[in-house]
Amino acid sequence: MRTAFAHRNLPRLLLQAREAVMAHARPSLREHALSDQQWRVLRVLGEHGAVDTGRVAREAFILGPSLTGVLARMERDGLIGRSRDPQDQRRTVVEATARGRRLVKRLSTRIEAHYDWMEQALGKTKLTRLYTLLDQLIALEQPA
Amino acid sequence: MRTAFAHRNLPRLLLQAREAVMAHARPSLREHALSDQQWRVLRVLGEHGAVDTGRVAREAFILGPSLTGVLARMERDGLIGRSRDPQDQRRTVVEATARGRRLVKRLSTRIEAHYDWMEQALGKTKLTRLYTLLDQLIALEQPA
DNA sequence: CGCGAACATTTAACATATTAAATAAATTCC
DNA sequence: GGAATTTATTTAATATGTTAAATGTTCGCG
Repeated sequence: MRTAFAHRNLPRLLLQAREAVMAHARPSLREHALSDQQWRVLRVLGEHGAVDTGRVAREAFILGPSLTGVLARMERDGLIGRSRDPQDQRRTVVEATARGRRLVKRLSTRIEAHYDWMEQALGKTKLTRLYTLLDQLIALEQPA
Repeated sequence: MRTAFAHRNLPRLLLQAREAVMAHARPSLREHALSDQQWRVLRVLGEHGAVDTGRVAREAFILGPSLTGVLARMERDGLIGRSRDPQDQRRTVVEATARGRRLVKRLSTRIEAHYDWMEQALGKTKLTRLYTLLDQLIALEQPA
């Protein structure tokens, strides 16, 4: 049959680009036994300190049900602690342990170095332009 | 602690952009009970006809072990057929059934319309520029 | 010819994604 | 003040992602 597609496969292209970028960071993460998702969570905690899981889910781009398991394993591995928000008992508040904070600090240095390298290799202008285009693409769909 | 990150979170941005684009296509896929991955497989089969699973994996960007399950469910649902390559008994050859081909045809029309809409909304120039930047980003890491 | 390296795919074990439904606490409204 | 509604998170069921190991085939080379 051989149906022809006139356009590039944009979702695939975005997926591939993401993999290409992560390919650099992953060895550092795995060195410390962190999954992609665990790193995303730690990064959020590094930026904001103690955060309720709803916000973690939004900022780390992980759906609630997935996050439940991710946090359980991170608590098991001594990376985070969980507690109830006294103001609103529905909310669970997450915080990085000392070990978790050490990891964020150590890894963020490497990650930042990777960005510096990308700015060199691709050019700061192009990278900025890419951010802008992606923002616009996202804005197209979500008027929020 | 509040560690500061100097740069945008590129992997997250790419993930978010992908979700934004897929948000448009997904309702059409779900209408026909297709998962994202099943659609990617069908699209490959629509472009190339009968293909061995290795090529499907590369082009649909699905790892081998995941693909095994995806194909099993697609066969169960009458979307594809599988057979051994007589030339090389290690290979499994996949082909869309009549029903599968009908779905590709029907859905590809809608998907193409979505691209046309994006070209309108974002501008054909910007979209092309985005493709180019993503290609360059991908090329950075994979000299292959 | 036969054996071991290289290849294509699958199995196994665990982590994450996705959707719907359940649970539990806070809020609204009468 | 209490029932109904909303909100935050978890549970359940199934699909996919990820890594290592197993299986079955082909190929290269002595």
